[in-house]
Amino acid sequence: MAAPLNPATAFVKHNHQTCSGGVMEMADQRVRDAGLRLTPVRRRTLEILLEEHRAIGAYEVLERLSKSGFGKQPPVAYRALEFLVENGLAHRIRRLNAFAACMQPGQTHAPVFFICSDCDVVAEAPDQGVGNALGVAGNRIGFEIERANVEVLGICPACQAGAAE
Amino acid sequence: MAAPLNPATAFVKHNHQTCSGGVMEMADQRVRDAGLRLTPVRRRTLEILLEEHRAIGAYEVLERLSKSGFGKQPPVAYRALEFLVENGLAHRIRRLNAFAACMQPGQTHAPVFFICSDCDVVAEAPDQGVGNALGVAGNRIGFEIERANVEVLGICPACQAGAAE
DNA sequence: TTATTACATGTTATGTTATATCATCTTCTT
DNA sequence: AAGAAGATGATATAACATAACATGTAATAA
Repeated sequence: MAAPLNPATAFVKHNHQTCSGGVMEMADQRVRDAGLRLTPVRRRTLEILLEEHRAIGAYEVLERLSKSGFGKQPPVAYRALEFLVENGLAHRIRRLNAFAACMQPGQTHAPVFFICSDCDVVAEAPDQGVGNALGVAGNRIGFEIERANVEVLGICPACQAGAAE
Repeated sequence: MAAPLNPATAFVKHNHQTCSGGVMEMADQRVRDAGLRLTPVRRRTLEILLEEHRAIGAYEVLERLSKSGFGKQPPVAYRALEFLVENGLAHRIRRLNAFAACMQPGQTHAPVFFICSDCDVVAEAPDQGVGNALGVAGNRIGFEIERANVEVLGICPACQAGAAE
């Protein structure tokens, strides 16, 4: 069974082997259920994103992909990333022009991204409250929401502690 | 006195002359109060953003600036835009790689941007609820929020009405 | 099986967005 | 009037992203 996932695991010390392994399992299952194909490039791309709790730029992904024997041209990375994003296995972090693995694949969620400006770690916190508030705000002005992107910049717990030393 | 500003004015029929004029007045005052310099390029840049309730790309701004007799090189536009953003007179809409005038300069606010995917109009709605929800979510994980960026994609009231015809 | 179709991968080429750096000029301060 | 800080302009280049086409692979139907 997949490892249990707390909100904002990224900011908490954890066994990352287990963490990323669990996400990969969930991704596999999601892909199977949806009849999609997690081809070698796509799988490797997801692995790369899962290596750290950071958002990774397309060209950095590309570099690592080509080292793994895949193509060297930008579309190789962009296509794999697009596939992952469209199918809920990764997110695009616009502020950083970069991509991060989805840590709750398969769950419907309105993710909020917390980005530490100190250590660059990105945590995804599913949050009902924010989604609800957005719905209310949208209703008030008659706006029909398709999707929302919430990116929060600040200092993560670890860096707050570190800075205080 | 400046025109009164409703949330999401952008989606409502209004006298845009009065609307943009009012914002410019507020901007002038804000700049005066803060001891900043709204130089000709900067002022013209803000005017350009105020012409429509859309987000405008840096290179489109640049083109119009050069037609107005200012420099033709990217940094001309990027610097003016950066100034406006840093001083709360404009916002960067990351999903669109573009910039929009701030419609409530001077007010402290946690803006939510509603972007119509049909007509591209961008409305800025100050919203307490979303800000509060974000604060709560941040607290829960011990994240110290510096600033948040909330961009909502969907269909504006006018386009909903239009599509129904 | 093989023909057909859909999808995936790879390449070339190019488009779009953004910034570093240096020279010149203006404005403010002393 | 001199010096410091800030603004503008140009050159050059970096970083991010996509269009278009050729080739290959997998699934499906004849």
